[in-house]
Amino acid sequence: MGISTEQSIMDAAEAEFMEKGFAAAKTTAIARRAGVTHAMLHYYFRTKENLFDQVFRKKVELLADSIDKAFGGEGAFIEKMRLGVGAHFDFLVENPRLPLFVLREIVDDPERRETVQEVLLPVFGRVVGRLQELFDRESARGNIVPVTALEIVLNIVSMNVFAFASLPLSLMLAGKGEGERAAFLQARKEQIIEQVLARLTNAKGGAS
Amino acid sequence: MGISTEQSIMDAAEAEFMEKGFAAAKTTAIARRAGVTHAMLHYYFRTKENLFDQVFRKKVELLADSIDKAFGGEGAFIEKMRLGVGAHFDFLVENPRLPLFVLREIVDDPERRETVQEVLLPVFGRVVGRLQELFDRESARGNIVPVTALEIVLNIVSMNVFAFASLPLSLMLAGKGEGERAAFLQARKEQIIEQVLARLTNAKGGAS
DNA sequence: GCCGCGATTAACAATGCTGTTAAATAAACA
DNA sequence: TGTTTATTTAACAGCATTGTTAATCGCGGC
Repeated sequence: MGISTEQSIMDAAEAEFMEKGFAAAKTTAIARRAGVTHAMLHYYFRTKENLFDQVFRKKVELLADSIDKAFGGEGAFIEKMRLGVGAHFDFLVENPRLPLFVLREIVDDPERRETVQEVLLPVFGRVVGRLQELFDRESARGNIVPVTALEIVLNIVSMNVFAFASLPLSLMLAGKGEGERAAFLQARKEQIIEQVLARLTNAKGGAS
Repeated sequence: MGISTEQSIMDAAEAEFMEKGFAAAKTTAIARRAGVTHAMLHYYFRTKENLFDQVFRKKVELLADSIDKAFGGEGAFIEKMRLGVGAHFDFLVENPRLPLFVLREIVDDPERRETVQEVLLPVFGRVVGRLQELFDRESARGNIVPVTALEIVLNIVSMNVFAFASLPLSLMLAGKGEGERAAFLQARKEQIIEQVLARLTNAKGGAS
């Protein structure tokens, strides 16, 4: 019974690396957290790098999956966008630090960009491509303003990710306590959806 | 001639802490970078904590200043917003890692929130308050849709900050090389301004 | 029972990191 | 000049961290 040693190390490593990042995480802390001697960590994974790489790839795959699922739904256009933004937001409720974790590590070590290139970019590219088709069709029908899908995706991801990254600060600023965390986030989610839809359905506000 | 030992340690510490964060930064690396023995670091600043606190406060003050200046301008409403978003963006061109640095450190160590509470929040609160008055006035005149200033500021800061945090990834995604970095950023800046103005001048797209 | 083998442990090595200290040097000043 | 004070250096202490290794344990197959 209980999970295997290897798995418990993996779990602990995920938690530790996500909290601290590669450079600040300690293998001793991971071993302690997993409840095993740190020699076991080296027995199963040989090096810190090695262990990290496996965690990193797993997380990049998870991130790619979330993007794929969030914007893969069906339904009428506006409702589809609303659901997509919301689904992405909800994914972040469960994985609040994941995007910044990935961003940080590819800045710290350009070598890790290979993993991103292999796993994340194809999915991202496909999603953006599909959305672009959709936007083109809808704008041809006069339902929305013409936009590039990439900018819209960046807008969505920016606001969603930053909502979690800045949560402690935002709560302070809004004068809310920890207890109002969930409510604040739900309100923020609606704001972000409104902001995204506003850009798509905007009548004036051009650069004229 | 040349700058003082103390100053060169400070400069090196700023660079090192901004790149790595408190936990991953090493005082030995800071000393090496400053071109002094690491004993000097302890002579002038006694502890790593101490040195970090001074750097951190300085950076929080810089951040507060940038917010204050960006949205303190005059002029007609729409133009004022346009300039404000742009000014904030341009500040980030010079200090691309500053916001995430501050966010990270207040997550890692809640004790550092005191500094933020003292320095950043008052400025932030004042700016949001001023903008709220402005929005109320303009929406009463029918020039813009009614909005809360906090949500607009969060939208702006989200997109601006994330533009820099995600730059390596965005460039990969857009298929651009390092050489097109500056051009990509300028284009992104215009997109963000459009996105913000769209929300303010939006006619439809409500939650109905 | 015992053999083989993966899993586990404890101890160790090497290096790195933060911080201290005593002595040497330079600067200020009377 | 001599005296005092600030700065700098080199060496060291103590502990943490990554990684290795040899011995031991436990367990299924024969």
